[in-house]
Amino acid sequence: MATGIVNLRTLILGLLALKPMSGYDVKRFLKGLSWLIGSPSPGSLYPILRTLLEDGRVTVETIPGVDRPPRKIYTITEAGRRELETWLDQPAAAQAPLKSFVMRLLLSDHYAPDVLCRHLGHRRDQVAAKKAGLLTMTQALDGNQDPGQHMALEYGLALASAELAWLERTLETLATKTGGEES
Amino acid sequence: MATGIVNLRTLILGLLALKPMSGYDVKRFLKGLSWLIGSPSPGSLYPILRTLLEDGRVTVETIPGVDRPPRKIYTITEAGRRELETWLDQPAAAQAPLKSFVMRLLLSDHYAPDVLCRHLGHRRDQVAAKKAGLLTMTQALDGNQDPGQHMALEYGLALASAELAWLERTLETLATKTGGEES
DNA sequence: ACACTCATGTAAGCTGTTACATGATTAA
DNA sequence: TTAATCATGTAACAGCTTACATGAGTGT
Repeated sequence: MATGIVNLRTLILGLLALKPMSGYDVKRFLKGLSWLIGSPSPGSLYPILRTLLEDGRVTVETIPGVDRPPRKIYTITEAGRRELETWLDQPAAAQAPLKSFVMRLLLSDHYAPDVLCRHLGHRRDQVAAKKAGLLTMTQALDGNQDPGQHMALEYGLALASAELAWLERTLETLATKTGGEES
Repeated sequence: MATGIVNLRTLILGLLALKPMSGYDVKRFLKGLSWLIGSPSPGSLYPILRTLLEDGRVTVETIPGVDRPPRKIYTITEAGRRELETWLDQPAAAQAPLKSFVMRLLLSDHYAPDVLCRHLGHRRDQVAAKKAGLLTMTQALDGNQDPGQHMALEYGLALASAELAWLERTLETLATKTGGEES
């Protein structure tokens, strides 16, 4: 079955949905966001662009550069947008890497705002579950064992709490902005 | 050159340094910590145990179980401890996954406390750099662009700030506990 | 002369996963 | 009898990286 078509492919497709770009442009864009999601190596980037083209998700236009190498500008197609929306419609898997959620943050505001809200809500539930799990673990090993484990759990808890707080804050501001008052 | 021998192998070796275990024990232990680092599939776990054995990092003792399958208990060797310490001595790479740092938290308190401090300090520097980078990015795109990017950056900033705060808090408590007062 | 940015790509390999295979014991 | 836990393992493949290859222009 395979998670199949997942990560880099979708990310690249998503960036091409923002605006048409060359492979090099994609590389630079992601390099700028490398603190958030890390940029792919050319060894994965270019092959992915080729498969996207073969699958009809993008079209190419080669622009012969004056005084510089020719650039191949990729533009997303209707089929490409459908693939992207299919991916955006399904919530991120529970153990999916952080990157997977950040990608949804980056891309989902181009579609209906409720898509973004759903992702935020889903993530909130996941992080809440994670926090609860970590709390259980902490109590389970209580005073009994090695400090390394304890410290690791505390660390995880601190991060989960902060993330949860941000998610709830953001959801609230979104609710007041779009929904207005409903009481 | 390759990062080579890195992740799962070292993690498993590290757990065997805590106490001798069977492959199944390792699996269960990591399943318990799955909220923090995620547990490996058997398809990677068992082959790694075999290579650790072939490399002389562990020894095996097969215990024929009464009424249950025989268990193969792996015990770390001196060579194994050396490999582990070599890994613990080098700081985590800047773009290394969170897991890599959590592993150091889990394992480093078995060695001198200054090893733990070095790792915490190093991580603090990395996260501080990340936070600074994200701030720069935020200012760079200022009022100009799409809200998705802005939101993703805010999210990254919130997480980085929380992590930095935890690291500094923890370093302080460690300093007062071990070093005492130095003024 | 040397190195760096622009711009594309390929080949080989590492790491890890999914899915399968085996087999015995215990609980519903 | 059906499933789950205990316990070990293999085969095939997905996904990504490192390192290389090419080639022009630009800066020091």
